[in-house]
Amino acid sequence: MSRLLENMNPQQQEGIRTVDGPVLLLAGAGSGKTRVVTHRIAYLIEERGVPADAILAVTFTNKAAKEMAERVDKILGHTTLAKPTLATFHSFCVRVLRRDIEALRVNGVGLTKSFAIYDEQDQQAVVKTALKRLGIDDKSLKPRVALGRISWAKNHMIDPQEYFLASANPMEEKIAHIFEIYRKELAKANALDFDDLLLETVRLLKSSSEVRERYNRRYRYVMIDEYQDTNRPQYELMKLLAGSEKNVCVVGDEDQSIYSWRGADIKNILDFEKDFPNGKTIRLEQNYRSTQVILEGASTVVAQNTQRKGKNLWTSREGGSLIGYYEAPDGENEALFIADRIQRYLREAGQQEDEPRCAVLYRTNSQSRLVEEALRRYQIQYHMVGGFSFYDRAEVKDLLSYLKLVQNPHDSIGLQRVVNSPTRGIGKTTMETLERMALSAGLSTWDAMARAIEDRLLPQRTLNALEGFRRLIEDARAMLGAEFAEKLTQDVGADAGGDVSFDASFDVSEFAASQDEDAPEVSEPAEGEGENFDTSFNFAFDFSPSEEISTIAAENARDSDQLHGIDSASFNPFAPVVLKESSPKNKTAGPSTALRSAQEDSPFASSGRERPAFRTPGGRATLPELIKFLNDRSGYIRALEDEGTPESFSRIENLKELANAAQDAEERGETLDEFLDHAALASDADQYSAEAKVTLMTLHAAKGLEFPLVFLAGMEEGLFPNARTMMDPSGMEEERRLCYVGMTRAMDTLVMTRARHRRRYGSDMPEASVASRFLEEVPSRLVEDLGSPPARPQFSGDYSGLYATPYPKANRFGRGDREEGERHWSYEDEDQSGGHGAAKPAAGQRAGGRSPAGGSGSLDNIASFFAGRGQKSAAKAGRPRLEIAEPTGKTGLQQGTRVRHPKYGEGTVFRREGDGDDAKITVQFQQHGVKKLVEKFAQLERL
DNA sequence: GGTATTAAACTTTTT
DNA sequence: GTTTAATACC
Repeated sequence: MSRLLENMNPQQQEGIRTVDGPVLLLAGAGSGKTRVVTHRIAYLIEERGVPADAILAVTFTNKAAKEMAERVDKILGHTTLAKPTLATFHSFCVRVLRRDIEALRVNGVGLTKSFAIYDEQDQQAVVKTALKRLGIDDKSLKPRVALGRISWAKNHMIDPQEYFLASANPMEEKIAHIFEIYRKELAKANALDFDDLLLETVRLLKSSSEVRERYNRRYRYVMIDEYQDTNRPQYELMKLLAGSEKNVCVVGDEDQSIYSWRGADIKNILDFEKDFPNGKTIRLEQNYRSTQVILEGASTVVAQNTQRKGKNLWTSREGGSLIGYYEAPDGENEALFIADRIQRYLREAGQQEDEPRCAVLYRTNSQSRLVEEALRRYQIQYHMVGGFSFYDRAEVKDLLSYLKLVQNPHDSIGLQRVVNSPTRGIGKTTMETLERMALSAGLSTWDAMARAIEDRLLPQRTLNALEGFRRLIEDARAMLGAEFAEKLTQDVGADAGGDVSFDASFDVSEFAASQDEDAPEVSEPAEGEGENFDTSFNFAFDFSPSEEISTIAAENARDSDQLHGIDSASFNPFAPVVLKESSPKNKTAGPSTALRSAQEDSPFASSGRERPAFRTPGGRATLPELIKFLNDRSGYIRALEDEGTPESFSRIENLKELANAAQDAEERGETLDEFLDHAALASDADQYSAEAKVTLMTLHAAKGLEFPLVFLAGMEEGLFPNARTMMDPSGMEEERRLCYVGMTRAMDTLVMTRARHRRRYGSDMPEASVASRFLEEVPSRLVEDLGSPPARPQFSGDYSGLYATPYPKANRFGRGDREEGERHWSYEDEDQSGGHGAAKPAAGQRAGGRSPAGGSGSLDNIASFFAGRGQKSAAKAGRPRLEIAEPTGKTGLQQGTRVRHPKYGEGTVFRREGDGDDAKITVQFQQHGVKKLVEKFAQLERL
């Protein structure tokens, strides 16, 4: 038996061995799916003698692709030079398009290789201009909504015409118009959005048999991961790539389909057998990840769904600790409970010298804040994936926009973004004029700008500003021309010549100094601030803007070749990898370039493009040089320095970081295109690092991962399941699948939590919540109560009014008693058997017991925790509650009392209004000035 | 044309 | 609680 089949169960073996013809691998959660896929790839290469680069595996995240590549590499023992192509749908498509998109050009019209990729912000900006042009109010039709519809249409492969014909009301007709304008604007800007990347690739492969056959010849074995999440374009792409041999293997689990909002069609997987009648279906039903308790709990939940093939997952990991459930009085408490649990877990794991890993999963990113604060309070290191990515920061996007303009100046959105940042006297009025020109003449903004300058259509002052900006971009473009360095050397001095050790990480202070003393690096104009006009750097080509829109593209094509030094006509993307090194201009390429060819995983990047790792004399500028040039010449850094605030300093730091990233990219031999593509497609989920002990992320981001300990926070109706999905049954089912995904991430321990009251938008008024229906769907015998402490500090035991009454009115849930409230931060004292009113001192040390469910109460169902649901009596809970006295209302925080706030530090009570729960106090803080706080929530500590 | 202060809207999930 | 948009003012 092949070593690749060792330690595999029969189904897994079959999955690995069945390589010819269509295969559907139905892989339940934790069934070793990745293991099968990676071994299958290795099997193809090792046992079947398939050339590695004839294999294509497509995943949804870069992270998954990377991990898969590493694992395949490991299995094969690094023996092969050629690698299979492992990519995401989007990155694969980008590479195809960067190579072949011009095959779609007709009569010189169409996109060019230097197309820009528009992210959601860019998309929104386009939609906004469309709305404005149609005279539609932003409020009557939200850009978001319109964009959502457009994206929906694209994902269902409906074009504006079809959308218009199918529209049933004026609103949809409007959207069809917006859609049409949107599309034209993107075409004019030589740009594609994320959806287009897929659509255009499909269109390309459909329309050009030459291109399609080339890829079919190349990729004889195709694998698609997470098949349940494919949408229509991805599905078509799969079929096109499958070619006539149809050696396609799709892997998925209908119970983990959680992307229908992005157009994913669960039917793709449900109908696989119809699509490929001679296909083979293999089921992996043994779960190797979770304990029986967890698996059973998750399975029971997802079994409520109707849209599924149904499966019978089982595990040999019998028993296991029960699923924990904790009901917190509020979001803060919930977060602190989790932090406390994590601390305990890390401590215990440390004693056993285990490798602790745990995750806190939530439905929405906004939930992360509370958990973060709690973890910081506990001084627990954590890693958060999602939220704002590095590439989303304003300053980073600005600089990237500059780079994108260098790549493709017709990118009107990018131009709009940076044309006046830093301010250089090109304001709203000017831009509106240019936009009008562009619209009437069918030009891109860039071309309109050129014409305005040429024909002197604006006041001289404005023209000077525009000219300065245009020259900035043109000069940067010129830097990528082959003759640049000589000119630079002449103009600037020897410094910029063959300097191998270019320092990408400019130091701020150093830079500031160099501005004043050393004269010109490739930097700031020597002249004054007012006119950003710099004659000493005028080494641009004479770049005459085109008159006709149809020529924009042609010009782009020329530029593209200029920039990359490729002869597109004779270019062969599948040329052998080694050839690349023989490019005569590439003599001085550093070792990293050679290394790279061996590591290259795709046929695209490794093809005959020259890519010097370091600057060659007479060659073009490097990526870091370009960035430095833009940083300096644009005055961006200077403007930030002048600001002199801590924020601006951190922005400069971020720009340094970007320069470092560019340096790394340069050393990897990436081109500008590749660098920008990477930035555009870098996703949040990719940030996940397996080394992190504590990871925070959304449920969506957690797909495909596993952790010994998992927390599912915010199990509340409206939050999870999310209110927006609860309308239609299929949305509800998707939420349930999401819950299933979350639960099955857990290997050993799963804890679900909920807050009885939660603040939305940080308003003063927390809203009462209703327990998530998913909680009730978990069999109660699998659940262990981890306590549900009363609202701070104590709770009367009567749940009945809890769900019917808004929090602030329900005074009996708490008195704003500070001294009592201190216990709030510690949970170790919570009594396991209910935790209600356990008024013990904070120093308790009761470890989280493993008491069976029976011990913690005669719960028929987890639902009995929420006996107050509906208008039912609390007595149903059958749990004794302590009677708590009414709040006294006074805390002793009178005027003049010294207090400490967790965030604002020390201060003095200035004023006090109201009593009890309503009490508001005004505090003068030493550092943060005067704040008005609701005493009850302010977490004030008396000094 | 640029900047500061204030008001409003806002939260699903992501390549 | 956070970010974006609008307005007033220079």
